[in-house]
Formats: sequence, C-alpha cells, structure tokens
Amino acid sequence: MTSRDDLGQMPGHLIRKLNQRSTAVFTERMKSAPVELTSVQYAALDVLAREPGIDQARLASLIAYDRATIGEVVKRLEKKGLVARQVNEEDRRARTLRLTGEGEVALARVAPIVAALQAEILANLTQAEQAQFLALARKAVGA
Amino acid sequence: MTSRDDLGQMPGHLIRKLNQRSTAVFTERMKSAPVELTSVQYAALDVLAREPGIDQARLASLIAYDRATIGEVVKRLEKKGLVARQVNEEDRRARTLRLTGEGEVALARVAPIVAALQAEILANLTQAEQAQFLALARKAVGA
DNA sequence: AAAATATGATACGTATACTTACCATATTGA
DNA sequence: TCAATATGGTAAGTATACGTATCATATTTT
Repeated sequence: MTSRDDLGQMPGHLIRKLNQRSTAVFTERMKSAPVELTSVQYAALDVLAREPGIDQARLASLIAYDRATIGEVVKRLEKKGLVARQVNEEDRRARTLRLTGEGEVALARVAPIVAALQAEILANLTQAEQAQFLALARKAVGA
Repeated sequence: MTSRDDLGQMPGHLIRKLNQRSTAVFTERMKSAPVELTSVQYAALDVLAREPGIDQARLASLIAYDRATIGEVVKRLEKKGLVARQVNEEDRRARTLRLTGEGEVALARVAPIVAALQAEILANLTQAEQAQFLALARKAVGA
C-alpha cells in the first residue's frame, strides 16, 4: 500500500477540529447566558446593531454566508422576537432588518460572554502564540 | 453605544471563515475527481483503509465526530457502495466496517487530489507561515 | 443469576451551510 | 420603451453536526 499523508496533519482536518472546538466552547458558555444564541445568530445581531436597516443579502455578505442560510437564521431570530423584518419601499424585493428592543437587550447581555469565551478557544496557546495564530489566520482568509 | 470587540477579529469568527474556505476548496477540487466525496466521507474512507474492521463508534472517535453524524455518513458511503457494514458476531450491538473493492479504488484515486488541495487552503501564506500556522493549530487542538 | 450500568446504533429534533431553481422586482441597453 | 439582465428572497434538496432519547446487547456489581 502506498502510504498516504497523515489525515491528522492535513490543514483541512486541523481547521475542522479547530472549528469544532470553537463551536463547542461557544455552545457551552452560552448555556449559562440569559439568551441562548448560536454563533451565527450572534454574528447577525452584532452586525445589525452596527448597521441597522441593511437587507439580508448585505447581512449575508458582511458575515460571509450565502443568502439561503441567512434567510433561515433571520427567520429564527424573528421568531425569537430579536429582529424585525420589513419590506423596503425603495426596493420591494428587499427586506430591511432591524434589532427589536428585545434584540438590543439580548445583544448587550450576551456580548461580554462572547468576548470572554474567545480566549478559551485558543486556551492551549500562550498569549504570544495566540496573537501569532490570529495574525496568520487573518492573512490566510485574506483580511 | 458601548463599543463591542470587532467581530471580524474574534478567533471564533476567523476560524469559521478558515473552515469555510477549507471546505470550499475541497468541494471545488473534488468536482473534477473520479468520485465525488465530501471531506468527512474522505476522512472516513482514509481511516477505514488503515484500520479495517473497526465499528462506527471507534470510527467516530478517531476522526472526532459524534456517533449520530458518523452513522449518517456511513449510511451514504454504504449506499455509494464504498463501504460494507456487517454485524459483529462478537458484539452484536456493533457493526463492523470495511472498504469494498470499489471503496479502495475510490480512495486511491482521490487521495492525491486531497493531498494536493491542502496547500491551496493556506495559499495566502508563505511556506514558512504555513508551517508555523499548522504547528500552532496542532497545539491549539491539543495534538 | 438478577439487577444495575455501560455501550453501539438509531431515531428525532434543531441549526447550520451550500447549490440550484424560481419568482418578483430593478436596472440596463438596444 | 421594451427586452435582456441582474439582484433579493424563498423553496427544495443534500450533507453535515450535535443533543437527547431509546433500544439492543454487554459487562459489572451485588
């Protein structure tokens, strides 16, 4: 048998495990939060707080998701009462998005938890290594 | 408004985008492959080639997934005729897994493509940076 | 050996993620 | 202005991913 590269050393595999760890930490810490949100839902609320009135396509592009996925995410946020959707009268294809009062409160309460949990994702690295890792990750994704 | 940390700089967000890039590259390169596989499906075949006869729980633990997900993945691989499942007579709860002849061929054909695409995931980094990134990623996931 | 516990697999439910196709509405160009 | 094209949103289909519950079978404990 020709010896194949070790799966566990491949970038794709390592990155997947890293992402797995990241979402596991997020979910775990969110359990004790006043409002339970997934990481995508948090990202959506965060962007809407900064840029109220954008539509779904713009939201999707800002957090790097496709339209279909964001449509589902927004639907769930609307159901939870955190986001309001409204037909844009200037372009009747688009739906304007906005945080509700409840959405603002939820975001304010959850934001510190999310900020705090970030370090935990890379807890196996020293401070210097974390900084190094993040710089490389930013470059790798083209930021 | 209290200024929140920038979402785009958070480890969780960067890691997700990295993973997104990784799966996008995988899917793209796989389109021209003789057999179309997802990255999980490839990982499963790779492990089964190395350790034929293991059961689903062991497979799941080796590639760091939960049993439920691997059950679905294996079901699809079986449907494609790449993996054979058999009740383990020593422990009738378990299903022994094995590559079929077709599975062996598929893996052999796809392996070089997968190996080649790995570098592309980190194409924005220099060779030295790639090595550095991988070392940090390995440490971060605890490998 | 019977009871308690553990483990492999599956079923079900929820939430991503992305592709393709389609409809409605805008914009562009001939 | 009318046809061609582009764009926002949704629907449907596929494939992860994981938690929880349940069933079948093993193992351990009493």
